[in-house]
Amino acid sequence: MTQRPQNTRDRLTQTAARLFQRSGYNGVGLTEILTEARAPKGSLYHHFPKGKQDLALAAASWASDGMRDMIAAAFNDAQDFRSGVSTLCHKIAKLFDTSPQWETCPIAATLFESPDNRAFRDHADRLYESWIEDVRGHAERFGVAHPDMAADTLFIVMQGGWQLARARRDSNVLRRLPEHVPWDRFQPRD
Amino acid sequence: MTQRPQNTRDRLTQTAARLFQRSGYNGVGLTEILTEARAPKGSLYHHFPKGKQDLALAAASWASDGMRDMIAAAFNDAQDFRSGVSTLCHKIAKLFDTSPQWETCPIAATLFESPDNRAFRDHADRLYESWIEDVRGHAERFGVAHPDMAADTLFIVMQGGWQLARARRDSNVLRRLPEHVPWDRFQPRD
DNA sequence: AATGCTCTGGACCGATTGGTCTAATCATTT
DNA sequence: AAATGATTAGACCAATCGGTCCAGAGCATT
Repeated sequence: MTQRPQNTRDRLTQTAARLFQRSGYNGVGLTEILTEARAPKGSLYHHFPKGKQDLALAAASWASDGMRDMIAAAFNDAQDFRSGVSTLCHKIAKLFDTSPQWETCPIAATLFESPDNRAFRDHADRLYESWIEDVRGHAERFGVAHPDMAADTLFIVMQGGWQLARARRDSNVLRRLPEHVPWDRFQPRD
Repeated sequence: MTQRPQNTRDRLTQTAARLFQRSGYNGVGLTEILTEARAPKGSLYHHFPKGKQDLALAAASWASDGMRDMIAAAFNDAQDFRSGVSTLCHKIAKLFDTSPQWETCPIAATLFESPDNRAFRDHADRLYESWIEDVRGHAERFGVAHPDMAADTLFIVMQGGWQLARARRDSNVLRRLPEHVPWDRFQPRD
């Protein structure tokens, strides 16, 4: 995690990402973002001509990159797919403990609120699929039986697990997530 | 689903539930709710003295009751736990196809946005746990191996599955949800 | 030094936000 | 019919919303 980026654009993006994740797209005003990022309104509309919407897209992309880094870190060091999943779950649990335990999935919080906004929806879809694609790649590399399904399963239990952890205020829900996965279906073959 | 309830209070509650689910708590203004519910502002603050917050709690409870009805309907007619889960997944998929496919889990959309609001969080927790409790009851009734865990698993895959279905705009994700469940862990015993 | 660009600073805007308040109306009981 | 409490109706409010606009600061290249 970077701290205090000099660049105004990055400072805006990252501040927005954090605040959107906390309170949702509609729950954060530009004033709050600008205050926390120590930037005037002119800078925002210079770097993001379409204002809040552009900012949200950039913020979501940045948050998504962070998640993809975590995925890569978890699976690159892993011996097999299953231990990669376990590592990822523990990383996410740690993240959950560190951050205020109110936060939604950053993508969902930022892009899943405006019903009419097709651009948001498409962008969210693309970001999520990039996560799944990454995981599928690792699944294939480790030779699991149904890599597509394995990647979907991981996404599903991650999203649902985060939600349950949030409701229960208990990061152990995330650590125990591998227990909810049907591993026999993914037994390495070939 | 009820249509056009006479009672002003119910009309407000149900309209609010629908709109909150569509755009989130912060994404809907009182004006919009009042217009759609054909009620003046005075009525709102008569029935819900604390205004929008009271309304949100009531709306979430109402939506939660709807979900509990679906759970009951799915498991009461079922032969075993697994077929109950399957029925529930198909019901949810149908719901997904019927409604505009932007919607979040009604509880999350309504109550998971304000970071400082403890009442919202506690209420969401209670509603979610009531779903899980219901499912656990059915799991026990059918004699599955680890009813607690089975109920948690179902909640997790439902939440995560809904999210993935929404990103992909594909209700089949929900129909195929049982494939992501480790059934061998829940084999009936005793 | 002068020019031309990017970027910052912030005043200002109309629209909308959630909320308050009071008068009128309704329904019910006496 | 009179009285009473519940409910409706909507004008009104300060605060905040996202967005526009332009003057000037900073910093290169001439």
